[in-house]
Amino acid sequence: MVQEKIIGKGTWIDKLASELLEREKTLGRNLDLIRVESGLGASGIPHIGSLGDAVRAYGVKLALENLGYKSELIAYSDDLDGLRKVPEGLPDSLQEHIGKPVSLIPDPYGCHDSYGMHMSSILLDGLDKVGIKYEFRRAVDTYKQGLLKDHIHTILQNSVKIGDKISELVGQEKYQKYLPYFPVCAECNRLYTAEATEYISDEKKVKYKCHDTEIGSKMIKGCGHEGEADITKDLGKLAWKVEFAARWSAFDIRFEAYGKDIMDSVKVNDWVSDEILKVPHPHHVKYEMFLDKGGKKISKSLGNVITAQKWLEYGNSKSILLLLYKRITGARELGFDDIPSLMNEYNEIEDTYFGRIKVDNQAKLTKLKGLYEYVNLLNPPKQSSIHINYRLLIELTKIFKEDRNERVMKKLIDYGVIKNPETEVEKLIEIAGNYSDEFDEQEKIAVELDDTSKKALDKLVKALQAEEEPEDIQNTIYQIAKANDVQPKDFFKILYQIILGTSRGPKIGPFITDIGRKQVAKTLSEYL
RNA sequence: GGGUCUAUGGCGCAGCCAGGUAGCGCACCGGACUUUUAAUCCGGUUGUCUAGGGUCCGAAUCCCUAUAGACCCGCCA
Repeated sequence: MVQEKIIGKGTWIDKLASELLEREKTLGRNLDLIRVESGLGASGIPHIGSLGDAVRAYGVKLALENLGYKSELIAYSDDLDGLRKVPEGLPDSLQEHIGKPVSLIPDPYGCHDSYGMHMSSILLDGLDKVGIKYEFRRAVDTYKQGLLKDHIHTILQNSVKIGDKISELVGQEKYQKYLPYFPVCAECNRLYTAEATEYISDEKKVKYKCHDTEIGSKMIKGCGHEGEADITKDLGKLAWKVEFAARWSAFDIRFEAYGKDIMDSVKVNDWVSDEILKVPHPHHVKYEMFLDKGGKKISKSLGNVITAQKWLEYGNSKSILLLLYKRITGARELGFDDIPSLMNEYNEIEDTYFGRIKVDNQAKLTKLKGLYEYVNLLNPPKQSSIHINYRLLIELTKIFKEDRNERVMKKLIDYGVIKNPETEVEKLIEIAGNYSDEFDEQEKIAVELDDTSKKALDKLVKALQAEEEPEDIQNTIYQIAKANDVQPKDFFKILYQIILGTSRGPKIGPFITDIGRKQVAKTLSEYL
């Protein structure tokens, strides 16, 4: 095998950082501070995909630092975007604000300065919770401070060339007719309805007319106002097709990942950056969108949104970081039911990191260890955490709903999984409990019972219902099976199927005592 | 119309992005232990790694073509 030099920690993140550095060196740009960017949507409830964009960008920042460069992550909220439709579950009163920049819409929950800030805060909170550090920027401030005015000017001067190029690159003809700039209408405060047709270069003003426009399948009424907007003073924004380029240039961004849904926009922006603004575009990596289990795009209206906050109720932050750092390629169908295996997988890579699991392929070992370090944001713990199979925890929390913490802890000690009650484990019990309460609803499954089994089951129900506690339930079950010509093995299986919905389970005697024998008798009797 | 991704034992998937013996979970089957029970241990099948070509000493992995499915774009941000 050709020995490849391992870059950084050996993961795709390191490879990406190294490609970025190679490119920057070729371009000969200053590398004193390498900025990476992540755009945060501010129009809807931010889901795990939005979080992933920032988390991965942060990973690149870490990789760059690890390779000896200074770097920072800019988290940029697109809060000058207009509200296109009211997301599912939000007050209908927002309807009147459709078309307005989200930073100019009041926060329906009243806790932030605007609707847009409310949404961004949810994402920022998610980032804080998983330990991602960032510099926060807002579109509304960026425009108000005039940070993009020179770029806007250059872009508008070249609007014909850009319009043609957009049409050529992505087949969108709109900008051959209109300027790629949306003023906020001075009369009605709306974006998009005000279509700009002419740029007066000397005065740095665009002429616009506010008229009806279609967003999605909805018509938005324009107010008919005709006016001129000063791009240096009045509020307005560049169209997405050219806006990134202006922003990259203004903030000196060297890297930004993007989802495949905005691939076309990135393509155009790269060209605008290189050819119009004459600033080399940032290095990119494209990622697939997270899809739900049916392969559908995650969208608010379908109600399949996975937010960081929701995820953290059922899994820890390591499980999110593992999900996002383990790989970037490939379409992913994602659901909360991926949490248990990610929780377990973290334990596995931790064991690998601490040498308790042997991996013979050196490159793979390096990569796994590297992944572990990234999941710990390149600050891995000195010692391993306590490992408990997450599915076991879910099973146990499913069984114990009252005094859950104590009783599950006791079981874990009985099973020899842990020696003493630990606070670290309490947290796990709590989130596993949330998971089982929410998702692992016990379904009544069809269990095939022949007559002999039924007879045996009936005997067992009677035994369990008896006033005095049978001395040894385990033995009782065994005896009943034998006395009724049922294979004990099969009988146990039936019991597990009824009680747990699986064909196996914990030792059943003590288990029945744990749940409550009368309760079990009741459940079993439903199958007679 | 343009683009991206996916295709691996019965099922679900990992491995692919830095090529080096095809793996995991579940299911199933057989065996060890006559009360074994989140059981444990041992063994197991026929995986043409979707098809065809290419590069290479070597390809599930890289390149090209094809087929099927999914998604994105062609409103807008």
